[in-house]
Amino acid sequence: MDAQLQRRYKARATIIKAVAHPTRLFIVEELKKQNRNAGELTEMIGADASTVSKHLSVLKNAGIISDERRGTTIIYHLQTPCILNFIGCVEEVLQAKAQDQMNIISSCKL
Amino acid sequence: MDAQLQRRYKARATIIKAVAHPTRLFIVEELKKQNRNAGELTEMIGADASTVSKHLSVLKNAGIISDERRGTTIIYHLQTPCILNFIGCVEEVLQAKAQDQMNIISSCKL
DNA sequence: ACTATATTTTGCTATATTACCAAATAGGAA
DNA sequence: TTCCTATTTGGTAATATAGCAAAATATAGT
Repeated sequence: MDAQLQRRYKARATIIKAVAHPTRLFIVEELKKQNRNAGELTEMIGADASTVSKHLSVLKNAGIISDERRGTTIIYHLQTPCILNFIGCVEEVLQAKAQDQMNIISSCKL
Repeated sequence: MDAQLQRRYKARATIIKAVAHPTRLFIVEELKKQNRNAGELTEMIGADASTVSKHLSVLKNAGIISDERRGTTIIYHLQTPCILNFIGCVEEVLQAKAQDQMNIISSCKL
């Protein structure tokens, strides 16, 4: 694997890593429904405001969301809705894992 | 956000995290093309065999790939090809970021 | 300028991830 | 059994991430 290709994979991984966290996943899904300001998101999530702010900055740096100051609050937008396209697949994986567990349990009757 | 929903987000994040690494991204893409054993992947990646093995186990635990012992080697399969559906979107994000950089540079002539 | 509100930044600590090396395990061949 | 090869496991050090609290910044209103 040459250096250039390696950088490409690293860049991709950085974007994916940005959504690979429960809170950030929630934020992205919520912003798909409607724009929200930092305070609203903080309240929904129920974590410290500084923590939520940091998650927002991770998503912003990745280019997934954008912010717009509106007076005293800052409104966040989902910049790239397609980033949620694979949630369906993620659910498939979870489903298959659950099925596997079921099969293991039901096939090994003690 | 109630506890059940939180667990759901955490489960999803775990799956996504499994592909949020350059090496693991490479593995998944390579396995989409064809099945490979651990040795082949290790050589392509150029890291320590134990390192690659650990990456493979992360993907396996997530349910994204599966393994099959074949004599002395272990062949890996991509279990859930749809997991790569969002690469197109990731590339869009990268493209948009690059464009932003260009715009900043060309609009601020010194 | 002073106060109040919204948000981010900084400092700190705890936890998690990653990579390499060495040692253990599994299977096939001599 | 012994040897050889393929792969995984365990240990460890370096680095990255997450979350809270305190301090800093920005804006609007008085």
